[in-house]
Formats: sequence, C-alpha cells, structure tokens
Amino acid sequence: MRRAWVETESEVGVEAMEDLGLKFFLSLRKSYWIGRHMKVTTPRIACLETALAYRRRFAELQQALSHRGVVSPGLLNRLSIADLEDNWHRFSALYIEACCGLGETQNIDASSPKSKEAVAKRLATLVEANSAEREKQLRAWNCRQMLLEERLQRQAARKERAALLRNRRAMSREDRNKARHQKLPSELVKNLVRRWERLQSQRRRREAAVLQQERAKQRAAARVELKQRAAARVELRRCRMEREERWRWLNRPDLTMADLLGQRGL
DNA sequence: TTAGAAAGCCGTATGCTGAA
DNA sequence: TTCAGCATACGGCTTTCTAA
Repeated sequence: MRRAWVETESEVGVEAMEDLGLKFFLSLRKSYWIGRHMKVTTPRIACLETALAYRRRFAELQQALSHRGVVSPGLLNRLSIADLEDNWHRFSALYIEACCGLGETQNIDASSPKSKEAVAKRLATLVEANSAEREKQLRAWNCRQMLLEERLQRQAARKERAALLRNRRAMSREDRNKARHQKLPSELVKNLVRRWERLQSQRRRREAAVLQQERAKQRAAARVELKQRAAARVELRRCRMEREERWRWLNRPDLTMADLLGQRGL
C-alpha cells in the first residue's frame, strides 16, 4: 500500500492526490462474538500510516488467538472462555478507540463523530444478537468433550482388563511350576517308574504289531505256494492221462497203416 | 453525495468427524 | 490409521441500502 501510494503520487502529483481524497477503513470480523457473516468497520481514515498502525494493533490482538499463524477453527478447543472474553474486551476497547479515540484529530474523518457509548452499545447489540449461536457452539463443544472423555475411559478400562488377564495367567503358570517343584522324591521316583513302564508297554505293543504283520505275510505266501503246487499236480495228471490214451490208441488190435501215416492228427 | 452498516461470495488454512 | 468431506475463522472484495 505504501509503495502504491508513493508511486501513484509521483505519477499524478501531490495536488492531484490531495484532490482525490483517498481514505482507508478496516473491515473486521469476529465470528464467535458477532456471527460468521457479520463485520464491523472503522470510520474512514485519511492518513494511510494511521490506518496501517490500527491494522497492526488489530493484527497483534488476533495473533493471540492464532495457532501456527492463522486463527483456525475450534477456538474453544484451544482457548478458555475467559481467554476469549479477554480478547473480545481488548478488541472492543481498540475498536472504540479507532472509532472515537482519535475522532477529534485530523487522521480520522470527523464528518461523523461517534460517542464511545454509542459504539459500545452497538457492539453489545451485535454480541447479544449472536448469543444463541455462541450457546449452540458451546453445547456442541461440551458434547464433543464428553464423548472424548467417555472414549478415553473405555480405552483405559480395556487396558486394565487386559493387564488383569495377563497377571492371572502369569500367576497360574507360576503356581503350576511351583507345584511341580514341591513334589516328594518318592513321588518323583514313582512317576519316573510309571513313565518307564508306560514307554516299555508301548515298545512291546509296537514289536508285537510288527511280528503279526510278518506272520500274515508268511501265511499269504504259503497259500500262494499251495495253489501253485495244486495247479502243477493237475497239469501233471492231465499230461499222464494224455500219454496213456495215446499209448492205448497206438497199441489197439485194429490199428491200420493209414492210422500210422497220420490220418489222425496227434 | 457519501459514510456506515449489512450481507454475500470466493479463497485459504486448518480442525473435526465418520466411513473404509 | 487414513482420508474425504464438512465446518470454522478469517481476509479481501463487492454490492446494496439507509441516513445524514
């Protein structure tokens, strides 16, 4: 703004700038207090430096509400009601000063002088008009905080239950170990003997099963051999009978030469 | 004619919320 | 846990209306 002012003045001349009669004002918004769409403006200020000085002071006030350089949503999450009220009172005082405090000087356009009471009353009216909205925001914030608190409590309860369960398991494990180590030597010997007998019995059962399988195999092999011998005997008998039949045919009394020369296919 | 007030629109930055 | 969508707070600019 300063540079633009100087450049324009050098361009058109000081007189032309004075004739132009440029004035400046600040348009200010305080959503929480006077509503999202409501703004307040300062009177027109003829001197740029005065306007910039006010702008700086309002910016400093606003900086107190800011988070990382900007005023982000959720003012109630970061600031207490007392802080917000304090900031608003300081803003009101500065705004009243901007409207009235320097009204008598040449810096502020004196065409419409205001009384401090009138400005304060106007601000109070705006604040009152937005009270329902503030109340709504406060209720919503309360609800959110309660939900958050409940969630934290549930998480804590879950963690506690898990820890309890872990402890119980550890204790139970410890008890079992303790009981094992507290047994008498005679009982330990008895247990050992019982274990040895159990293992011996298992070994005997395994050996008997193996033996049984071997015998079954041998029986099966014997059965196969018997069948083969029987078949061989049948075949032998059949061959003998065939030989005897042939001998009888060759030695019968009515044998002819034609028979001998192969009339019969033998 | 002009200052002031009110309101709306757009853009930016950020936080919150609920669904995936 | 992540992320899109919405809400919030504000700045900047414009327009409209009213009263002096």
